[in-house]
Amino acid sequence: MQGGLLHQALSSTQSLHARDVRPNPSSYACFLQRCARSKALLAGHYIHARIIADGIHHGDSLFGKLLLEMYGNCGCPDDAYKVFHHVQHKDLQCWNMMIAAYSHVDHIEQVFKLLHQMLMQQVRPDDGTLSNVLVACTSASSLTHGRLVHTYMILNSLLTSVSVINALITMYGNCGSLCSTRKVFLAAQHKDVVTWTAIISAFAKQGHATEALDLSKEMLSEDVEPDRVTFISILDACANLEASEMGKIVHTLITEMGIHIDVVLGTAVLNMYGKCGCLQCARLLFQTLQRQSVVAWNAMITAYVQSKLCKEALQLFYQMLKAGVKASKVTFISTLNACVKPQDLAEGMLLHHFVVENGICARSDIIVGTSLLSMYSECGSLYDAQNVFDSLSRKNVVSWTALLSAYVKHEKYSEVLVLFSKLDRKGISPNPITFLTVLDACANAKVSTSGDLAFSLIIEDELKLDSFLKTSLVSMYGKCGRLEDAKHLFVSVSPKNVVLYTAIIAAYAQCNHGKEALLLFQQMCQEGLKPDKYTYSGLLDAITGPATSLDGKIFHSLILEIGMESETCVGIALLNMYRNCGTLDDAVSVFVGLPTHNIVSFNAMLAIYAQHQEGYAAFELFQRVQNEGFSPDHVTFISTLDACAGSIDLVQAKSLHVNLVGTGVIYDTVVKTALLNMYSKCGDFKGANDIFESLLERDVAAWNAMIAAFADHGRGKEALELFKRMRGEGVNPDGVTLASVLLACSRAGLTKVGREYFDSMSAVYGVEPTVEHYACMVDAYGRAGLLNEAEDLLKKMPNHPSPVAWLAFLSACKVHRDVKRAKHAADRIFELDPKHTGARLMLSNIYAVAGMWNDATSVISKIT
DNA sequence: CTAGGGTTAG
Repeated sequence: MQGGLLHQALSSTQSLHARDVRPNPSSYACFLQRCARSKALLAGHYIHARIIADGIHHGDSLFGKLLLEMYGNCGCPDDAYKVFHHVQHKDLQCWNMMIAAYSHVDHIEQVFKLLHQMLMQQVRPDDGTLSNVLVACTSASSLTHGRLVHTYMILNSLLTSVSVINALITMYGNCGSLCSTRKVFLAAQHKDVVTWTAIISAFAKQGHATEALDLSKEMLSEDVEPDRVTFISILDACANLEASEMGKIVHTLITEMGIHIDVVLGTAVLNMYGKCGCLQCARLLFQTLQRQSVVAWNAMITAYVQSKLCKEALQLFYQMLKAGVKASKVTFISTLNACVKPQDLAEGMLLHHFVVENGICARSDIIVGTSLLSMYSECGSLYDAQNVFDSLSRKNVVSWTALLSAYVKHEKYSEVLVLFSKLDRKGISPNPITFLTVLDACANAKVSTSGDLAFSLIIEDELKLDSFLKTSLVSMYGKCGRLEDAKHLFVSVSPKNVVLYTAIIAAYAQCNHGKEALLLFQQMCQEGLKPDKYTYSGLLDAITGPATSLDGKIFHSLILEIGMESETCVGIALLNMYRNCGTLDDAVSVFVGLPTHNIVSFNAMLAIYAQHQEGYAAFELFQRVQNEGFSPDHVTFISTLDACAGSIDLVQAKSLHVNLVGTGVIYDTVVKTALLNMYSKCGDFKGANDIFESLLERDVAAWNAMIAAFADHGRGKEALELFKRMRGEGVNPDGVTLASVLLACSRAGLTKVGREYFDSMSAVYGVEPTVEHYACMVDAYGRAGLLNEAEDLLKKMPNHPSPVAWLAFLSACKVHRDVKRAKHAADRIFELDPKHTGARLMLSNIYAVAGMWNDATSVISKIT
């Protein structure tokens, strides 16, 4: 366009000159108007130069205005000002044009300077002036400047024309003062379609879509006919409310009224369908557009992302490029949202590359930069997210909140709290979303003191403590075990919604107040609120321990009845419930019934396999996790390694190790300890020892695992040496350590040494002996054939001796063929657990070996 | 010269 116009200007003036004819000023004027309309700056500059060359003074009022208009339209207010400066007789129109030139771009200070100048020169502003000034306030989002103009208008009784009032309504709407918008609207004597559209748009844009729709209805009842632009705003409100029914009605109405659906209106309809989740309708509309603008493509990409069809969204992006449409900033922002998993990282990086290639500077464009930050975080690279943040030349509360959110996602809660404490120094005021993010971190880190701090800041900043924030606080206090505080906040919210109830129910459940949780669940239902998948999942946490396993079954059937079992989060909660109280079969049936899995559901099942020592099943499930493209995390590895310890062969064990290498998870001490334990239990002592020696930091669990490994491999003396090394490094042993030490003594035949450790446990190490320690000692005596000592020890056991300790003794009796003691030991076990099958089998075996067949048969026959 | 409009970051 621009090149064409320039060429035309050049050739026509040149041909005139060739014939030595001076171009007629009216042809210059005509060209200038065309340049202004087409925003052809280059051609405009050329005409300007010719005008000067032809000796026409650009202070001439005709050319002055034409040049002003041209430069203003082309977005060059400074060039316009040079012309304005030379205009000799500045009339009102000149002033208005100059102000308009500055009001289109962000030059609010210049606009007010001009306004001041014209007032000084006794030029009275008219409606046009005021409209222009208000447009400047709107585009600068400056409520202060806007209010100033409003005051001036009131003082000078200038609130007369509809157009100025409309500009005022728009200004207040755009600057976020809905209250003032409403006041001006209500005071307006005459309202036209623009007035109504301005206020509907203001409410829709500021997140008050319900009021926007109410206003739309009021407008219709007052017999004001909506036009294309009005419908765009109404559709915006429908989109925000996800009111698809209303949206469809509006769409039909538009068609019935015979309003032409152009690209802009069409995109608004498309967007409404996209936001309402009607992807098919959106797609259909997209195809019927005469021209697919970049905005329409962007809306379409967003629609796919919101429907979680990320792959399709990316495909659309490439289709768009193929169709020859140039991607805009918004295109990249929308498409980056489609990268949400670690597998999308490469795609996200490619998009980052395109952003740079398209000349968009992510460092200075805070919105694009923040989108990139979130993309990297979602795709699992906290490192890149932090790098993008560091590179931003300007940071605002949104970019800071995005960073905090990235650290929350990566479970680095203490870092979140440190970053949050820096906000104040950086001059950033947290907003409600910042607080929601920080409270999430406090809850997960169980640091309620930081939550208290956030709470006090919310109050201090006079932020509205709305039900969202209160719900988040309830949840945080619940997770931190401060039930009273959670309850206090819960009570203060009215009316209560499902999310709030879910939070308090989960709080009670997590604090082991299952009964209260159930009562609140009941109360919620009585209030007519419908529990959702999260409510059920939180409630299931309340069902723990064998004592309540009945409730668990009842709840499971209730969940099946309402068809909630196919929700992944409910399934996970059911799995966790059966992990506490249930059989392997119960768990497997829940797991198999889940249509979609995530890494957490896999982890839950793996933990159950570990609990039931189903190593091979766990190994297979782990392979499925990998084959289906999920990224195992540290929990996945810990459960798998625990489950597989002792049940898989060494080749399989090594394959798990190989999978670990190259994931960041390998640096986790807990994971390495599980790996060590697996190697040991799978018979590879050297493998276990290598892992242990490779550890940079060793916690008590790591020491325990290695001591147990020595003991298990019959290297009792070395186990004891390692124990001494552990003590030498200042690590305090716990009950598990001492059990392993006793086991090592037992295996090495060091009964006396074992007894010394046993006797000094409480005094030297501060660990009270438990059943397990007694059982170890009984086992040690039993192996050494010291049945008297073993029996003495059992009699000294505090509280009631448990079947475990007696079973160790029974086993020793078997080895030493002591039928009398065996019968006594078995009787003790049957007193504690009459159905103890293991003890019956062992006793029967002892009788059989002694040739006491009748007794053997009689003991076995009692097995039920 | 002058009032209302489609996509977009936590």
